[in-house]
Amino acid sequence: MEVKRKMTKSPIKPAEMLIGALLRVPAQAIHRRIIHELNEAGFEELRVPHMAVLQFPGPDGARPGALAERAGISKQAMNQLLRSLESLGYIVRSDVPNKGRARIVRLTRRGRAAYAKIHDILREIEREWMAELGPRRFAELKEILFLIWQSPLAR
Amino acid sequence: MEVKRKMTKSPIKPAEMLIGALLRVPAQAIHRRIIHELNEAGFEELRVPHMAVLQFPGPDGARPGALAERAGISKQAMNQLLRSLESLGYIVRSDVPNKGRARIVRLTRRGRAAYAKIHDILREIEREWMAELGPRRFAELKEILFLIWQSPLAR
DNA sequence: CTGCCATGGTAAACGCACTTTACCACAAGG
DNA sequence: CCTTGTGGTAAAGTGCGTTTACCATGGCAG
Repeated sequence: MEVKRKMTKSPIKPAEMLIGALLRVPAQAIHRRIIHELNEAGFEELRVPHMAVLQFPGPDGARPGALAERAGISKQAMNQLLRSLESLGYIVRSDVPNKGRARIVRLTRRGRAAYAKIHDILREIEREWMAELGPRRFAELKEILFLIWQSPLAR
Repeated sequence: MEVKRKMTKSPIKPAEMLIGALLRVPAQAIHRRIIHELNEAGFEELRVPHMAVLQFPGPDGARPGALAERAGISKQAMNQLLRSLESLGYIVRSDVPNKGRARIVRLTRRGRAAYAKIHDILREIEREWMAELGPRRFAELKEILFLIWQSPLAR
């Protein structure tokens, strides 16, 4: 069944809103939109789990284990994702000489195209938000979020 | 395997950061923390998927179908969650007389306790963020996020 | 009244993706 | 050597969401 999404249009007061919902809802909206537009732009094979790899700052040059760590999943799960993305032609995994079994992930041309597309989508979203909020408030938002990002609170 | 999480401490410049990552990372951090502290506070059975039900504004008084819709999952998936939560003693589903097959979800005492605990955790998180950012910037953050929430951009 | 359909809910089967458990390869250090 | 740490892989098991299908009630057209 295709899931329809409709939000409750209930009269919610600002005072009731906690930071959890305030962050979660727009973050999810962005996530869904990225996947949707990515699929429409010709990257149809990319599914939700793949996003764990393509997330900022991207997998290029990284080790599988490191990618697993920052995505918060096991190395094995990451490995499955990487195998999938490799068979789809988005990445390659190459050996690193004189480094034991170490491997390194590289984006292919197609992989770079997909990653660039995500960037484009986000830029467009930023444009829309800026139009909604005004440049000043939007800049403030990013600034404050960046402070949180840097702090240990985001861990 | 227990998944360890460690963030890259790479020197990232604010200019590179797009709103996607800026929102996602703290939102995920909050989500993980809620589940973790909920489990520690004696609600050990609650798992990630259950959060789709306990999410703001909570399930009390709502129909299963409506809950499914706002969680973005199918009615069947929501039903499984509700059955699980019912068998764990967090909710009950009662019939609504003269309303067809309609059912209504009610939090039990334990369910209300869990929901209140989530509220407490979020309040504590807000306290910490306010200490980090200062009351003024924190209020600004919530205000701006609330504007986005109200706009169609969050859909 | 009665047959049809819209609405809301449920059940079973399937499939994907993650974890668990286990193992392999190489390097460094005693 | 043998051990330990690091990095990666493989296979089995499982949890959870979708797909497919069906059931129950109420409204409504004829």
